[in-house]
Amino acid sequence: MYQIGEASEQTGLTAKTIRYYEEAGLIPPADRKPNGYRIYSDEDLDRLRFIRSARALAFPLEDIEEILAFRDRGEPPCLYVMTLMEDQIDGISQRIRELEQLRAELRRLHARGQSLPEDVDMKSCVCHAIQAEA
Amino acid sequence: MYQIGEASEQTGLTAKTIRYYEEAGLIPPADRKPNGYRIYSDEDLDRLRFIRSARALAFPLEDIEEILAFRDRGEPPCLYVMTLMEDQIDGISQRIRELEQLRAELRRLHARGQSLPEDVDMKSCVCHAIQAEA
DNA sequence: CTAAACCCTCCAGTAACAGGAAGGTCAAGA
DNA sequence: TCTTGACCTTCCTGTTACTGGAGGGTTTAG
Repeated sequence: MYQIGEASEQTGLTAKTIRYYEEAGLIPPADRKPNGYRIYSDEDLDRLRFIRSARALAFPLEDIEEILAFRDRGEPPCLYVMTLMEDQIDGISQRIRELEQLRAELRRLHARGQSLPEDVDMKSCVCHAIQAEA
Repeated sequence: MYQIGEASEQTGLTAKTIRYYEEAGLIPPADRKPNGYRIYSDEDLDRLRFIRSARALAFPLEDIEEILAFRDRGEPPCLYVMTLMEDQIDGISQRIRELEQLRAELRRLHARGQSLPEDVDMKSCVCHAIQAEA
């Protein structure tokens, strides 16, 4: 059995985060020592490690909660997880495309700004270029 | 002079957002009609349009506030904006790299999940693959 | 006179925590 | 014995850039 500090070390999550997961309902309320300190079993740590891994893959806590609910019901969440992963991949691809467009736009503007003189009258600076993008 | 609804139409920002920008200090407190309704001049709309354009380039409001402060002081913000753009481009590139790594990892896991049978005993499902990534 | 379309302020919620205040607990050392 | 430091606790606030909604005033058309 581990105190929250040890659990933190073992899982790579901060104590704050572990408490937050409890409050958010991702893990059941931890058992307490007589003095009120939370204690965690190896099984608890496994659950926390799973959450950490899924978070590292950018799954929202809501999805992770769903997955864990499958497990808590004794059902294999695999099929569900596979579709979540597909959605996740699609969402990330979409986000990458958006960011690439944004970057291209920014590079274009930056190049334009390079070619303009520093204009004290503010008639032809890159700021106007931004404004003109509307 | 325009009411906030017209300003919204003209700028593509919602009325809510315009009020929020006022509260956040990005635009000065709007003049009011005797009945308390906000009124906006063409100059105000220009400022709002600038904010919208900069937001479309994903500049945080804080940066935009800085840029506008330059303008309000009568200084050309161009050099400052150029460095902000460079930072922005670097940040976006960084984010893209992170997302690409994430996607690659997800694809790897997804492929592994494809090759596993649906396992009622939950001994060999993709969820364990996730857990093993820790 | 009323209904629709405006506008106002204020409050809550979003995602996933982090920071910090104020205080209880426990083991080791002077 | 006392104290110091490292733990732990709860509770509250702040983060980003808004959005939604409650509850209410104003104006215009029919």
